[in-house]
Amino acid sequence: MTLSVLTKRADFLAANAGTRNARAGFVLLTRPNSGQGIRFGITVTKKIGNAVVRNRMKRRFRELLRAALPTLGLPDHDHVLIGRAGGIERDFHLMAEELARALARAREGRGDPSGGRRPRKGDRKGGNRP
RNA sequence: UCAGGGGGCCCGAGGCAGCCGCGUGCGCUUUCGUGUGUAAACAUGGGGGGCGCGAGGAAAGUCCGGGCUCCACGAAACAAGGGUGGCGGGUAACGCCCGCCGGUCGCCUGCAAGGGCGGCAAGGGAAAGUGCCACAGAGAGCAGACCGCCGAUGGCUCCCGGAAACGGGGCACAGGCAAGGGUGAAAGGGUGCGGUAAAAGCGCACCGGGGGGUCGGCAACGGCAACCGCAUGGCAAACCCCACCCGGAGCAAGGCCGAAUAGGGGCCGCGCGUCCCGGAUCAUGUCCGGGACAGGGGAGUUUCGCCCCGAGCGGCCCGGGUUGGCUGCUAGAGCGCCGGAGCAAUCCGGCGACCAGAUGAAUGGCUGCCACCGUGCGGCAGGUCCCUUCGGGAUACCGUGUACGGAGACAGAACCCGGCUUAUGACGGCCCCCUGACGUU
Repeated sequence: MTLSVLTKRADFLAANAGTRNARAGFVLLTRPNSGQGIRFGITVTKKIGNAVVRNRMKRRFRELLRAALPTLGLPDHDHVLIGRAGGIERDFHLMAEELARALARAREGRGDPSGGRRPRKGDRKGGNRP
């Protein structure tokens, strides 16, 4: 099983409808991709900081995912990490632990409650696979 | 020479090791897949492993100048619009850089005239024209008279002397003046002497200024002597005038490749009921839009009612779009070293190396040690000080060991160069100016 990178905007938009697990440094989105293998993508918006800050965050996220996904990743799922302001220079080992827990929750099909604030319209069933 | 302060330029943008990774180029390897082939083998894709290279001085802002690409265009000139603005040099070019000139500010030197050093500034034209110069002030562009000065000359129904002529004094009416005060960013040359009733380039000397001459300089400009009594203040970053420069858009430029699906156009074959209205057309109609009737179909059948269809279908060809891929794409007005020319910017010659090409965007992640700063502890070696019994003790300075804490900037190539501007922490190196101390003359 090899890792591949998401490059299409449509894939990112689709992942937005998947299971959502938020941590201090990042938000993990997972969504089945019907047999495409383990794929991942990273989103860091301009709100986080300038290009230097954003690129460094992406590099560290890539390293986290490269270490975790082969053993802890969900097979045939897309994984998208969204950077949060709390993730700037957050301790690397701490974030590795948080990522492991978030992946475990996603594996159980559980995400954060969507709440009335940001409705996700029924796509929640995407995480309810056997 | 040292210390402190200010300014400018250059280098560098922590180092090493271990483990795990990323991008790219080139070899190697493979009982792997696919294609061609009788085979050998070749091509291509995948796996494994090796070697080389892999962010910046600003990669930033996108403010100028170019290369390159496409578009437009006979050439050139003019007009419009925009830009630049002392002179010379450098450059592919520039609004950039270097040198110089003039201006201005500060410091030093000198009796002075002058000279030296450093800094600053978009520095063509104000007798081509137009416009503006607030407030204050008497007066601000045909200059002007508030306070003031004078009142020689003329005047006075003033005072004294005198017979008178007149003399002396007074007044400040006419009038004269612009020195001094005052206003202002700016008041129409400055200082001094003469002169005068008081004054004034009214006269003179020096300084400043002017146009012409002459000498020097490639030039900006400078020197000199004579002449002119001074004859037109500032703003051109207000319009404007003069000289010179400029076609536009940008790598999302531009070129190439091609699938599925949907849609467009053309041709051919078959098919396409009648009538009416409108549109388009010079006109015809197998043109376009709408309507009525006939016709066909649907709900099991028939009648009535309702709904739908009422012109396409098939084949071939063509061009375009979306997404995607390839290319442009990195060897260059480049880099390093040496030599030469030049005050310098820069240029010339020789030698050498190949030095990022990503595209949801590589150039990294983690750990340890060292290096920088601060604090505490140990006193381990040295220095210093104390007691002095070969030894012991203290230690604020320096080395060093250790523990804890801190700092580690600005910032990430996106077609490529030359500049400018802006942002930037620590340590270095060089230069200039100012201040202080010491030493020498």
